[in-house]
Amino acid sequence: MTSRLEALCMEKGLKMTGQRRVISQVLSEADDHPDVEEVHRRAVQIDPRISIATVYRTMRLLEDAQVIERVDLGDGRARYEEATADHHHHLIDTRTGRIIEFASPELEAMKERIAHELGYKIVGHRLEIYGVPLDDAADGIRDEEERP
Amino acid sequence: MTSRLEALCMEKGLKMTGQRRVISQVLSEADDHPDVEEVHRRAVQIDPRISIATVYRTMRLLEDAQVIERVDLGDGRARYEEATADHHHHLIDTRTGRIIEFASPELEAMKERIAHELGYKIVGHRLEIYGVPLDDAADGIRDEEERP
DNA sequence: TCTGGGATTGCGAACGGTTTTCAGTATGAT
DNA sequence: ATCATACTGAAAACCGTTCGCAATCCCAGA
Ligand SMILES: [Mn+2]
Ligand SMILES: [Mn+2]
Ligand SMILES: [Zn+2]
Ligand SMILES: [Zn+2]
Repeated sequence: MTSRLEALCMEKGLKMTGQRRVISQVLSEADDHPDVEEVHRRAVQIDPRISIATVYRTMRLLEDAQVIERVDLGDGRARYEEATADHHHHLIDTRTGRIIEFASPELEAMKERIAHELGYKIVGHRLEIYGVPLDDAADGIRDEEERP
Repeated sequence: MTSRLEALCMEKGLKMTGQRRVISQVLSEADDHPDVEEVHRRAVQIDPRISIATVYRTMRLLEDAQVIERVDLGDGRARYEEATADHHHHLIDTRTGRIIEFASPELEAMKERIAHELGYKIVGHRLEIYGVPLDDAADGIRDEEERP
């Protein structure tokens, strides 16, 4: 069965190899923000003859083709998600690692306004929020030190 | 002459070695966002017997002591600036690499509100804007592809 | 369907930024 | 000044990522 991303790749005229099909499937089924090793782990379960190097190469290919997007969550590695029409940002729960997605047109507008006032046109931006659940914070649960 | 940061370090009770004094001086005099190699380059000009390893160690020490702050501008390396009372963000000119600092209480408030609505208390956040000068953009100067 | 040749793969080595190990040295409390 | 302790330089290890190369695969064209 051909996955959503596989169809997209074919539209873009990318040569479809077995490895790319599997990686496309993995990414199509993912509803989180896996890093390269995680994608590889999932891919190998479908077809064991996929090397990590190929996953790296394919992620870059798909990113360049705008099929997926790279997400930088502040841990040292690149994470990815399917490219979507609607732009959003991430709130990372520093206690659990849970990632909450959010969008804010007001915030985007404000950012746009700020750049314009400085004499700039925005070509890209990055925003992540790190937080802890309000109730946990109220309970006074000790905050283990984490570099966000 | 004892630099601003050196004084701060002594207040915090850090052992003051010759190397730390020099690095503190370099950072006190910097008005940009140097990476570790740049700090080392400047430090060596004051005292050639400072190793890059010590600069790495000292930057981390000063960061942990909240004397300096790490800035992630999206190029692969850590950049630093003196910790200041007033929080700010960075707009990076993707054509020249120039960095413009800005602050926006409204934006901070909005971010705070968003997190609160999601049930979270903010413990950290990151925001960078990448842009090109408005007039350059109007002139239609070709945008060389850069990964921001 | 068969084929040729350029694209892709797996492997391991290389890379760039950063951390660590370890033996020698400097610091600062006494 | 002494001495335990913390710090340093140099080199090796580390970690995520990219690269070089020979072997293999895909698929447009016959
Ligand atoms: Mn997302
Ligand atoms: Mn700054
Ligand atoms: Zn945005
Ligand atoms: Zn802020």
